[in-house]
Amino acid sequence: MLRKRTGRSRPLEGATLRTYVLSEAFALIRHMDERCVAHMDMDAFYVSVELRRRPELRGKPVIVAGPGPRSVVTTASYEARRFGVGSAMPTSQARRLCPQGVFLTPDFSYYREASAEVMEAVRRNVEIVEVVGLDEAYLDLTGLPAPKAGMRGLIKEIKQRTGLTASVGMGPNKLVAKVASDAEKPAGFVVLSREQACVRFAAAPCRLIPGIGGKTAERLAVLGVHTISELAAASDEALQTAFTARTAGHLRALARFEHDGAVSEERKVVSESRERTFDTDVSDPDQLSRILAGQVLELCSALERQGRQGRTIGIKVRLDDFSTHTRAKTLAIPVSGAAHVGPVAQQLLSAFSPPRPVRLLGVRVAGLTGADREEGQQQLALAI
DNA sequence: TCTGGGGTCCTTGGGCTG
DNA sequence: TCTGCAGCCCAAGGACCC
Repeated sequence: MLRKRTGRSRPLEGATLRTYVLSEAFALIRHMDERCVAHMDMDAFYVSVELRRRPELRGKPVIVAGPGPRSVVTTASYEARRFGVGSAMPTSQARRLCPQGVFLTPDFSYYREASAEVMEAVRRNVEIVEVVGLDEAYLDLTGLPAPKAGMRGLIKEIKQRTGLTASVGMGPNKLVAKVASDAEKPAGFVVLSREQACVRFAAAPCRLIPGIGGKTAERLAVLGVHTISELAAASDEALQTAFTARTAGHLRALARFEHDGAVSEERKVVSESRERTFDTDVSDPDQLSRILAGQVLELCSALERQGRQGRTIGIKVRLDDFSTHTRAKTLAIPVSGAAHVGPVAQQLLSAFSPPRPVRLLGVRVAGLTGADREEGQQQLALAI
């Protein structure tokens, strides 16, 4: 459907053939010249997957959230969103806002299976696909003859095969495609040039752009920059009072929807970690040490299964005042076994000696080398 | 009021080295 | 031998994303 065209079944002759060949060649050159990127974003993915096996919940406010007292909402159905429930919101707050909501505990292995079904359909149709997390992918459609029709067909096929809907954004780069896919959810289909994106989102807050979060938006607001058009028009002098020259240029380019990042099939994993937030804070050093030992075992067995090793061993400690502290040590040679990682992690923890009760403890191995990892590649940040 | 887990990338500052 | 400097690596924290 979205494969590059290779030939034609009905032969043409003479002048008709020449005209046809020329027009096709020019069209192809135009297509090859203009990048065409699609961003496909599954609608309320975890909830939608749950509704496949629990159709009786359709139309109800369904919230997928962790079970613990300190958990957060992973996904909320559009019905639940009307009550103000959203992703990353504490579950306790979601319960207050939507007491009649149906709360489900996340089942990630089931979501991974559903994601694999969707991505398999995508890969069958498109050569260059960059999967981001379980529910998103960028598709490079440059040079394809009818990308819009092809994408519509692909979304229809996914709906037929999996029962799941997706929103699509298309544009000349990943940034335009990403913002466009979010513009008309659910089941949106938005195609924009870079210039059209600038116009359409001119009055939108800077936070709409991926890469500009709350903190950056706050710093921009101090400069009097609130909207995307204001950021696009901001001077170097103004931006450089709050950001480095490099960041200032980067932010303005984002606001102008300029982005030349390639759709990349390969995402290198550079670190892996295990961390846990406790239901109640832990102060006992021996208990912390035992928990850390368990995390080390879990992490190291995963690394060894993947044939990966890392040089930098780190711990992460979040105290009861929500301050987060990291400590790390880089070794001369990469390691992966618990016999090597464990003592270093324990040493870092004992040297830090948490001054207050601990809310979260984690261990991390970074600077990974070794076999590329396929399994478990779940939530990777958007590399824009 | 309450704020997960698992990631990436950037910035800043210090130490080392030629 | 001392000093200044550039470049690199490392550590820590922060911002951001799904």
